[in-house]
Amino acid sequence: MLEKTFDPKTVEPRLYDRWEASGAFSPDARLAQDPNAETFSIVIPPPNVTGSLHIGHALNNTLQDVLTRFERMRGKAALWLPGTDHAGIATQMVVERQLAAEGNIDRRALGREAFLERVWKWKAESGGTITRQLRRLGASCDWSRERFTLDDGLSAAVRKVFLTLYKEGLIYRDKRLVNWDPRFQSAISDLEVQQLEVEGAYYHFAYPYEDGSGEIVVATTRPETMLGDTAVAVHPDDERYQGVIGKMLAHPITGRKIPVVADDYADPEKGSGAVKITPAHDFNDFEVGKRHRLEMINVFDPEARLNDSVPQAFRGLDRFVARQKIVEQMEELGLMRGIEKVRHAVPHGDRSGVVIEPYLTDQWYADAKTLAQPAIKAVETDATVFTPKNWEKTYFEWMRNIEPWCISRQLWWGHRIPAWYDADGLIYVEETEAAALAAAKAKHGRKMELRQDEDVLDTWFSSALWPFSTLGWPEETKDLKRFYPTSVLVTGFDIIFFWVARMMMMGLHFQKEVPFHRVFINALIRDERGQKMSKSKGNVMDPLELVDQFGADALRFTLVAMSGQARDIKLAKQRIEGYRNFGTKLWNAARFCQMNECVRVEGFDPGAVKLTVNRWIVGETVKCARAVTKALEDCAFDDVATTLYRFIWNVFCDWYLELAKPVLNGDDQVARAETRATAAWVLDEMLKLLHPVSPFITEELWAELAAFGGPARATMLISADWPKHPDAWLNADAEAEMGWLIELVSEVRSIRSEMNVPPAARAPLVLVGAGADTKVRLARHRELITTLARLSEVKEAETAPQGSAPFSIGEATAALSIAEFIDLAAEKARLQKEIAGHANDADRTRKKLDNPDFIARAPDEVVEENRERLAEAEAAQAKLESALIRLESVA
RNA sequence: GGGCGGCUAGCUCAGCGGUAGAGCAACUCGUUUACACCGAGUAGGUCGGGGGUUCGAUCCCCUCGCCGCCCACCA
Repeated sequence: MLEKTFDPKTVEPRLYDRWEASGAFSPDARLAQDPNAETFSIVIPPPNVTGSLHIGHALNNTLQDVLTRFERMRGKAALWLPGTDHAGIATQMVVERQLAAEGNIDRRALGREAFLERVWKWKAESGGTITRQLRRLGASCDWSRERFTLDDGLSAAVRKVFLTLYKEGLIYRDKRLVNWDPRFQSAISDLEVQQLEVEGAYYHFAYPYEDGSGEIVVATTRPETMLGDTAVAVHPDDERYQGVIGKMLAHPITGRKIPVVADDYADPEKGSGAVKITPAHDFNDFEVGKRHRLEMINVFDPEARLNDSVPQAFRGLDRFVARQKIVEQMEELGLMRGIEKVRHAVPHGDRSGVVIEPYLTDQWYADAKTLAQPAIKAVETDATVFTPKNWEKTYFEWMRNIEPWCISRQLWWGHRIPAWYDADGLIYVEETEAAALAAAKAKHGRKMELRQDEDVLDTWFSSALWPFSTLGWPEETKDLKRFYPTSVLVTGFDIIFFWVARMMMMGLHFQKEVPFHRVFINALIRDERGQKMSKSKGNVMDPLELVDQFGADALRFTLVAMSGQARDIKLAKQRIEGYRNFGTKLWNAARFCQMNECVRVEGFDPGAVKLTVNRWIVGETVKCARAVTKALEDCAFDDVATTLYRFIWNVFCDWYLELAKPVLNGDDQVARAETRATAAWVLDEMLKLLHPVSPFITEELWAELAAFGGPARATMLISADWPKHPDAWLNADAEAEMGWLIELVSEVRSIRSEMNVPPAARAPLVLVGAGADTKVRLARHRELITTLARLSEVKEAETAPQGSAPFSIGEATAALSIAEFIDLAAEKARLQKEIAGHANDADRTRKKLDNPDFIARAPDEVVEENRERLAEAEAAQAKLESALIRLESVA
């Protein structure tokens, strides 16, 4: 016998170990059975090795698991390929922090090799955290295929891609402005830059003409960069400055002669209309500088301190110290023309948090513009579809305006760029050092010493290859052939640009096929007040704590139920508790079945049941299964959850089991056997349908129910096939009949409650004006109605008895005979309210039908529907009105 | 400055052309042998405002108002 509640704590680890050990997470068994089995594949968005599972991971991975388990049950060779990302900067930071804590060791002091050894050691010790946590969620990943972005195979793929794109001219080296992070002393991509609003000021500086003929005023928020000014620009049509274009200015601090140039970039509306040009430290100025062949003076060192290109007094100063000093000096020189406080957006590194400098360096770039074209087309033609669809707009917006992708990073942890330089500075891009040496030898006719590029690739470079590199590319593996393109990618909108777009580009370029047919964008989880969860706010919900508290199934069900179209989810513990209760409800329904010996019957045919209740529940099960299947196919996760919730709780538990009780306790052996078998069958179907969402409780019940009298069963992973039912099992008659019964019972309950009839009191129900069908239904279900509505009897009569409370049901009137409980005033009020409701309905419908336009233009079935509605409302109104008159005559 | 969302019962959200739904909360009953992590019932909404299209609009169009997110090099 089952306990009263499900105990996830003991059950979950036991079941997971059993699943994993069985090998059923891998598609290999299915493929061995049928090499041509249809495939389904998902590659996990690889979490950072440094990471631990947060609630967003829980959501993202739950959805993937739901889909994988569903497709596996449908008989597909389903692969969910797991793995982790080396997460360049993030991981390097973690280890650097460790070193600092250990005694202020700088990685540079340690040296590259020793440092990397430390990182690998750290990875070996702590890198498995998140995959262990995924197991606790129930994730049915194929761990035998687990990959890491820095493992040998993936590293080889990275080198191959780099070399190929280089040869194609799609990767190149260039000297231009990059977003420079002075803390990491590395370039970062546009996407890693965050604009933050900060307090700043416009400083208005006067630059005197060299010939002493006056001055020109310019404004800047960054005085320190003025040391690198090499021009002042004005708009060519700006009348104020017509005479001065081409004149030379004397730089106020360096004394350098700089020209006034005419350029469209200068906006006459802004400030004085003149703008200082610092080509080496501003993206716009860089362009202006190129147009006018201006000198590009880099004034910073890699840590953003002023370098030797500036006057002695400023050398070595931190940029912000220098800013203050420049301002002071300009004031002393009498060239300060004003300071205006302003809040403005300033670029910050998303990881380091420090202000980013546009900085002139040599970096490697990928020609994203070219790579993006097929990726745009693929989404335009629906080769890849986003769900929800509107994310495609975001994708297009970015892809159509894409900039060259800076792919080199001045870090140590990552894929080292496979480029070597000889003493002459010639570049050899090859997959291996040996190949580079050979190439150099061929070039020079003798052996050359080579130096490998110090930089590593942006972490997202290897992530971009993930859908095919993990499947064995560049080898032509069976996995690659079978599982690429993958079926669906489930990810968050925050990495559409970072990751999804780049996988599209790389996948299409190297595989000539999209990396995934569908991209499901899951929501962002916020706290119950809608705040973003963050450690500093102290509002983070730890998914593992929630699993401890409510069980993995409850958390999973909640996350699935809340995954609608909205872009964020407000998560409250109360919700999880509610869905934990749902699990308990199911558990107890199973317990009830067990107690009543509802055991699966081999060869049971749900299409052949005789009892109306059984025919009805079979039909409802079919409808539920179809709705769930459709919802899963459409990634309509909230529908999956609500459909199951309603069916299991509100249909199966609330009605079917209650209706089954009299039969299960009755003397009719045939009816009893049929009902037991039906209940067991429905329960099995429910377990299967719920399994993708709540795998633990369903698996446990699967085993428990089998153990009770039936044959032992293998795990659901192996033995449960997804429900598929013929149309013949649907039953409209039974549905209508049970609908009538439910309405009847509900009405009686409602009246009892409103009239305060004590629960123990049993009253007769009288049916007046029943048609033939109703008589049949009544005869068939008299016992059920009597029990469920707590009646003494149900009978027919010509008129409703004195002191009864009537209500309308179909063509008939039913009256609950409760004279001793009736409060005349209350009953009168009840009737009046009912009558008003029907009258209101009738009025509105009549008005509609009186409108000739409606009759002429509305579809026939809508008109017909309204005619019926009017007739019913009028009839119900009339019946209750006469009842009210009788009531008043009594009073 | 561009772009994208949201505004529906006290709260969280479904519905997205044919007269408003769920869960939670509230209230009233209830120890009927699966379940009090339960059962039965009740109450609660001019679907953000204003226009328009339509026989008919919460649903489509325009507009305004809040709230949120993303992108953007403006001195």
